[in-house]
Amino acid sequence: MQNLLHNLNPEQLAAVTLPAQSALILAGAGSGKTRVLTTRIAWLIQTGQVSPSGIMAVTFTNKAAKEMLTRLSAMLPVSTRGMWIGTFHGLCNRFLRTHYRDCALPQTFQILDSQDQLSMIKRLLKANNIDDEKYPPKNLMYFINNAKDQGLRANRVEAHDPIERKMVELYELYDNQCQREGVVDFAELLLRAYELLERNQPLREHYQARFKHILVDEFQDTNDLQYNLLKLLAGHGQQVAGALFAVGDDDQSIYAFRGANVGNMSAFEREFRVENLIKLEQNYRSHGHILDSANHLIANNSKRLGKNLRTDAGHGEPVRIYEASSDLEEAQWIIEEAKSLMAEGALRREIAILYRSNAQSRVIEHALFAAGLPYTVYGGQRYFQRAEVKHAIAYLQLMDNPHNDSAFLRVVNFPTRGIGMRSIEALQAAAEQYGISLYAAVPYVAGKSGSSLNSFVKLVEGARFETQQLALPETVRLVLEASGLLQHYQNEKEGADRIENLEQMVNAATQFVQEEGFGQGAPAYMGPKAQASAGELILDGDGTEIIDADIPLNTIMSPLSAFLSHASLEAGDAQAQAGQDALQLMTVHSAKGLEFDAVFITGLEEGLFPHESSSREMDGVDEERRLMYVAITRARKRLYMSFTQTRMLHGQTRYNMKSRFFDELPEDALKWISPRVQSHWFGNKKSAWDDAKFSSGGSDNKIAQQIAQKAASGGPGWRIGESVEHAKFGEGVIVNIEGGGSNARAQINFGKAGMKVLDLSVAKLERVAR
DNA sequence: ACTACTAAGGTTTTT
DNA sequence: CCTTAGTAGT
Repeated sequence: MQNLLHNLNPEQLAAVTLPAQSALILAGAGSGKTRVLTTRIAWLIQTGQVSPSGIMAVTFTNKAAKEMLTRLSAMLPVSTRGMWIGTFHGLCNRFLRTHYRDCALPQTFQILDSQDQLSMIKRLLKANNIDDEKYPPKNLMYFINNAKDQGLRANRVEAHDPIERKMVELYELYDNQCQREGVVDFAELLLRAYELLERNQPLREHYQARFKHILVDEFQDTNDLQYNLLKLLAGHGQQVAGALFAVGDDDQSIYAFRGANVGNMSAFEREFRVENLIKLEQNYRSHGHILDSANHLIANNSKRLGKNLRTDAGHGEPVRIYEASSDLEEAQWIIEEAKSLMAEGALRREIAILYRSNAQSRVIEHALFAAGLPYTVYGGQRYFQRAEVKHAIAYLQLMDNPHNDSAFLRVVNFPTRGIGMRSIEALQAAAEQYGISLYAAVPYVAGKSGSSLNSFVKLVEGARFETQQLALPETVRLVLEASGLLQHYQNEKEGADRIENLEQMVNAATQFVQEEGFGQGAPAYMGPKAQASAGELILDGDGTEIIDADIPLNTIMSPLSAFLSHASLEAGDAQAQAGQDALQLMTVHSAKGLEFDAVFITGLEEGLFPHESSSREMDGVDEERRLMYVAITRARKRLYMSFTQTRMLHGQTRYNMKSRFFDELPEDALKWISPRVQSHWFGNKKSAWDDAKFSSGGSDNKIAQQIAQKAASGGPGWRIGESVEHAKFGEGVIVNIEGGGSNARAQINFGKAGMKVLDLSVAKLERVAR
């Protein structure tokens, strides 16, 4: 145990060894929160305070869960089996699989990803003759998910207008349809679990008694439903209450837009009467200037729980700031700078290029490609989301649960087998009439299309029959062949990649079978009847049996069902990641939780970062600031920030002001490495990698020339793109100039004060040198 | 059934 | 500007 706790700093040690009570750990960026979390679990078990089965640890991503398991098994001699460690969704899935009867789900219920959910909603609208102009499918999806994330069923959602009333109606129809098909969306996994626990007292009490310690990672990202679920599991307000150990950082709350509620932190503190609040403020990641910048910036947010990071590392390098004339030039500068970093010995994978929105990556990618630098863009298509993989999955889904209409529609005519729109419409009509799934409706469709449909059904049935005795990887292989998918892509000219992805699925299945204990030597799945004897049985007063969900998944689920939920719940990063040494490109959001030696934060312009849509939302800019805080704290040794005067967005050149966040950084931690006083349109070709060597003079770029020409018609001296100061509106950028001479009017973007059109002969404008 | 065109929409994202 | 989805034409 000694070596378990050594090397912890006093705050970490205090957190790890807290008594079994509710605790809130405010863990700053780079303060070792995963370490605290895992060491606490190990400590609890090693000191005999709890057995592994009394532990539940919840994360948001599979990656975090995996990381925790890995570290834990390195620390502990005992098996991590029996512990509930996973994502909210993963754990709820496990729970619902075990108690599928009690929550009225088929044993083979399947999980819709967002794609499936959206297409299902589109289908629903069509089937009910709803105008999708009036009710955009995306809005409806957002509406439904939002309600579910708040724990609200259709009958409890308040409608304020006719539109909403209709949406509530559609929400209900949607849920019914899901129920008929035996599918659940992501939010539903949590809501079902919550409802089951709430409704079923013996079950609730069983789990409350079981989980002595519930540990939650990234608590600031929990939504209302997740918090309520935790409350229920921890037995909040009960005699037998588990200890809820929440770790989070309110300054890194960047997911409000998808329902996360930072308020849960203070709610938790209040409702659980938290006496143990520990702040981890010692940062082990970044050098001083970087950390100062982060602290200084985030101090501009109100409503903080309060925290200031410190480091023992020295000041280190200053934060370098660069002003580019265009997004292209910004990209060019990044490349030069990255090259010189690498010349100094920096590893490519230790250099990250961050941006606020994905659209920004293109210009950078182009430049990187032209320069011949290897790079990886994160957050692209996930493995299990690729069309060809989804097709194969759909066949497997139909074999496991033929009532999944989404799966049916996806592959009924893919590869094409002569089942066109007319056949489908006839089928949908029949399904509608009898209130059954498309698959079940096939026998009711007569005629020619009926026979093609019949052969499709035979194909699925045949595959199901033939794979009964096969192991999962062989099942997958057979389906790839029997479905005709492999054949189909072989005939396609660009099909090689797709075939490779399909082949990869067999590997994914093999790996899954091994990792999840479906391999040889594992207890065989013996069907629903056998499962009662597999786990411990508890009988309540009514004689209802409660099976503890501790029994391994492989005894309650067929390998196929398990693999299918795996495919829905895990994007398949393991399949996608090649992991060679390359520059790392990603959004700031996806950089959360990562760290790099050198970080570029790009596009720091008003309207982009902070994003313009943030100003419309309540506390929107605060969230953008937290996002900036996350970005800054990713860097260990080197931090660069850049902004540009012109940027192509949606096909139009935009003239943005530099981000307000620059005003919120400590001057003495910064180094402006581009000329600050300069007419940027004429002159100054910058040699970016050498801070001192800035010469004026040089060639204009094309954009500058165009703009200069366009601006020639403007008033004396004023140019598009120029920064100006107005007594009332403050600093702004001239976006456009109309008319000429004394009639000249300028459209000026004043950022915070908005867009104004001013008469140049009247308005008092000052030139701003920057 | 497949190709070719047109229209719309374009923060952030995991499960 | 550029991608994607949906539709019209062959």
